[in-house]
Amino acid sequence: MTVTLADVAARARVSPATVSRVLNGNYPVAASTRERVLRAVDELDYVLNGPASSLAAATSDLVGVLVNDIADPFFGIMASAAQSAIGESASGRAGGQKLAVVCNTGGSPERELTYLTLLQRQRAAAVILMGGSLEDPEHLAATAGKLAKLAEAGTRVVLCGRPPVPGDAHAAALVFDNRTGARRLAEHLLGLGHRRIGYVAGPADRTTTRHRLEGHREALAAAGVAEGPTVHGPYDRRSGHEATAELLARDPSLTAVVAANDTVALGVCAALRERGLSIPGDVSVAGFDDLPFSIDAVPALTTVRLPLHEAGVRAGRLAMGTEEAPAGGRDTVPAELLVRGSTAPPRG
Amino acid sequence: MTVTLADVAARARVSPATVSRVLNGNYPVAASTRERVLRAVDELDYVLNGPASSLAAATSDLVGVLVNDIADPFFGIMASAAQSAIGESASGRAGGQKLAVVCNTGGSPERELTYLTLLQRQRAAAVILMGGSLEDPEHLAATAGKLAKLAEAGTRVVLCGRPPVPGDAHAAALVFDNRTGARRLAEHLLGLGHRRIGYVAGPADRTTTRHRLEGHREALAAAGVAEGPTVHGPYDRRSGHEATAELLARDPSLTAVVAANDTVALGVCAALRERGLSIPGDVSVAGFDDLPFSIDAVPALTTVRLPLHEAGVRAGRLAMGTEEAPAGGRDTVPAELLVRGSTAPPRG
DNA sequence: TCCTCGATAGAAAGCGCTTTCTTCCGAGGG
DNA sequence: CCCTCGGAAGAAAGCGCTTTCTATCGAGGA
Repeated sequence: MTVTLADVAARARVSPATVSRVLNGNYPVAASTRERVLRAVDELDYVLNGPASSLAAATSDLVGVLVNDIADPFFGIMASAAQSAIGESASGRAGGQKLAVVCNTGGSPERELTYLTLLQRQRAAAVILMGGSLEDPEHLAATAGKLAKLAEAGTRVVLCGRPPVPGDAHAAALVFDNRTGARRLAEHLLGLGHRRIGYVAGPADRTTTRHRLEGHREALAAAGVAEGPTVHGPYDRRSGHEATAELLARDPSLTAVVAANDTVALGVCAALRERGLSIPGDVSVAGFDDLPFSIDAVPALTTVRLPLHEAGVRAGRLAMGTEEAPAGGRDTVPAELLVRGSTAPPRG
Repeated sequence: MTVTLADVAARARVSPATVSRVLNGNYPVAASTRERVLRAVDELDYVLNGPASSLAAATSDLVGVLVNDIADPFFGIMASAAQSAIGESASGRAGGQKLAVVCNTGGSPERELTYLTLLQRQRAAAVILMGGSLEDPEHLAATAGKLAKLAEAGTRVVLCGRPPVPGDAHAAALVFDNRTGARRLAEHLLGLGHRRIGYVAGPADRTTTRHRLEGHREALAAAGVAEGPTVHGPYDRRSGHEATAELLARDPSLTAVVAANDTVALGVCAALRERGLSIPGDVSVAGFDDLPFSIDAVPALTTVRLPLHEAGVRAGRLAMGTEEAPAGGRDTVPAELLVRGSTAPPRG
């Protein structure tokens, strides 16, 4: 029924071992023999049996990329970059064709763990975790344990946009400098003269949320300005929309709103506009991440750019072992303030 | 070193066969025995060897989801929906935990084929192809062949947003009614009084592009209105931005521009605005897909809504066999016109 | 001319699981 | 009281590949 290595071997009049060696290309095979084998493969339309191969070789060509929300371009961009970096470096066994796959955790710790187990089960060659994680100690410990076990089994572990697991030297980590980015953004607003700044934060208990909030507060504290109202919510426009009402209710004299990210900022803008407030005339708005649409917002969004594509590519390379792991196992990815039309001095 | 089924068996004082049966749960095992086995599994922290399991059982728990561009929310939303639908239906063997993975083809036929081969290699349980495909006959034939082979090997094949492969009864297909959607949109514009309508189409040779264009032309033809300038380009904002210049150069008297999708429409709006043209005062703009941000554009984008989430869920269910395949193997997903602020009658 | 060595190719032993075929055991039926 | 029968567990044969260990052959070197 299905064509096996043995069938190919028979047709090429060689042993199965030889066929395997031709296919994996890490053993000297005479050119004429190789030729014959490849022809047989072609004629029989043979496709390697992955499970069998993985079982025998004790490794697979699967690379898992875990993201919090695949429908969010923030992750889409990084995942896409990683996937192409992985697809390109076609080295290693079996033609080096790795199967880079992205798994959507939806931000749920359980699903994250489930996916990690599933990947462990598949003996994945590498795993990339993208985006911030929950800060629940229990979950952190569980994840750390899983990752350690994966690393131990030979799976390369890469963190991208997530702080390194304390006490885990196995994983290479690309850490986004959310704190500095948020600080710069707040400093920009303060520099413009804003003193009453609302903040629509991301979900509580997330590293990304906390770091951005901390950077924001640092700047305020340094300037001796009191912290404005803060509301937490998911990373979507609706959250920004709803939070704005809450923020305004708590402090009607706000002159600026900082959003957890650009998507949220869009919701903030919509809500502001519905109330007849102009941007940045009445209220300045700022986002984070510099997602593609943020430059097309009206007015264009002041935001903090994270080099998502570049980070994704690096994560992919690290996963493939194509790029040297950074010294100390971690490297910081800088955030850059982008001032655009949505922020201006407060109405005098 | 690594814990195997045999280790668990030894610890539970049963045979490997029994452990396997407990884990797969499709054979009578006495409650007390099951208990003992599960405890051993837990104590040893045993994780099933996926490749070995797949090899022996001749099936795997991998479900591949192929998308054209993972960074595009259009695909992200569908993929996310499919993935959660797949994650939820935890029936079948091995706890039924399927590993739903999304693969990014980048719209490249080669990569699409590569991924299909890789999934075939893994003996994937199902494959979902999302989004339009290239209309190149050669590629179409190659894909059809691959899909036939996959289906033959027991892999379920689902098409979502892509026309069914002619003469292929294996695949269930969810077809977006792009043609009708585009026609309605054009009719709307015509109804407002527009007679000079530019069109920024998607990449040539793509089914989605062609169907939308055809619907558009149908409406124009029915109304006896001459077709305006058309420019092709990728599905990104830059394309819309650049195409607008071209469109305006070809016909400076345009009163409306229809874009391939919402993202492109955003680029169109930006370009128009840069030229000092107001929307919809000087030029009306319409998008397609109703991506989340389109309602936050200023003005809000008139567009055609496709139920991406629902379609994704259905695709996931079809892949799991949880949902009955539609009669005739294909089902049409309706498109709904959404009139918002970006379209208005042309200036008098 | 004999022996050694490098380059290839083959034989065969698993890899860790699933599953068919058996075996075993206690409960009823005759 | 013996036999049959059904439920539960074990034995063992692979699943299709990789890889170590061997075998073979022709070319040089002594």
